[in-house]
Amino acid sequence: MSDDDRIAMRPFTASLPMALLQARESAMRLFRPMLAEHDLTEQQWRVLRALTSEPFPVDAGELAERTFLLAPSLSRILANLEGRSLLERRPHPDDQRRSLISLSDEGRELVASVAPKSEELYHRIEHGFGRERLERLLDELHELAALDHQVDPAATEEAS
Amino acid sequence: MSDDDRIAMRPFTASLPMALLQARESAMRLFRPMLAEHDLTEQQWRVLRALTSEPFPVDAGELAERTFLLAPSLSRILANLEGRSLLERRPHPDDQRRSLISLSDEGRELVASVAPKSEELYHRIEHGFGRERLERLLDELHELAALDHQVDPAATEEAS
DNA sequence: TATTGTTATACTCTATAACTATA
DNA sequence: TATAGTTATAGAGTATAACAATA
Repeated sequence: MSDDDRIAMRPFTASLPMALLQARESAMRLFRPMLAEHDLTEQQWRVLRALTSEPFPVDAGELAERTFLLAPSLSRILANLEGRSLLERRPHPDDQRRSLISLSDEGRELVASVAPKSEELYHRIEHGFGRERLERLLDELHELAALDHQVDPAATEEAS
Repeated sequence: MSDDDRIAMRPFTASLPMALLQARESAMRLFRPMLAEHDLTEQQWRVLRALTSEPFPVDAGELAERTFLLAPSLSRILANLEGRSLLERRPHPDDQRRSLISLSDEGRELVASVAPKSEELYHRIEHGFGRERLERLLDELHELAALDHQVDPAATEEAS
């Protein structure tokens, strides 16, 4: 292969999406066994977890945004979790198309039972990486994610 | 709900896995249309991308590690990409169970044709976030991922 | 016997579109 | 007419186990 065949592109290891995936993968490897013990997928856990955050109860649209799940995926997950009595839905007072979703007592108990172990794993990461350093990293990640809105995705369609 | 019902857990927004997912999601939203134009899934692109990195050619096991794909997933992806003539397999000289995988000319052309747009999107992120700041973030992510090996996953099994 | 890679199987998520009920 | 949410459908990845070929 001649030098001209080399592709003008940053190394695979310097790719931001890969670095994010890799970091997430290594973090999730820690958390996954914990979720498996309770027969929860990552996405199901994300939904339960999101329901512990203010404000609640929330409608499905809000929940989809918080969890980065598409509406159809979320619909099925909600049906599953409701079938396991982990969450409740009640009609929205102002709009009969929506319902307001919240954890059931059982769901809250489940999350509460997982919380200590989750925190323990978290402390382990903090211990290895540094607490303040981790906080700074989280801040940077949030700012990076927020950037998204400034960059116009439509502009990428024809940019070639 | 009484105060006692509150769950002792960091806020959803302060969760490291969520922050990583969110950041990745916002980055991928930029890159996805580009991949869709070439009928590539994220995972297929990851494989092609990994094959541009030294050293190559590689066997399937090495490729699975680089791309964070499980062997069965990778098998199907390799079959797909080989069917589209984007990569080639030749027998491993020392071990007939393995094969050595590399991009075909066509595959290299495809990656090369995508590269400029990919770099452009990358520059857009650098512009919005800061080049050196992004480099620091990448370093931190790599160190976080490397931590994984220090933390004993087996210890999580019984930690309750 | 152990290892590499593929195939089998069941489940879940993704993604788009069609549909229902309500606004 | 537009919106919120569900259902339909096709495609793909995840995960575990079983398997074939080779070491």
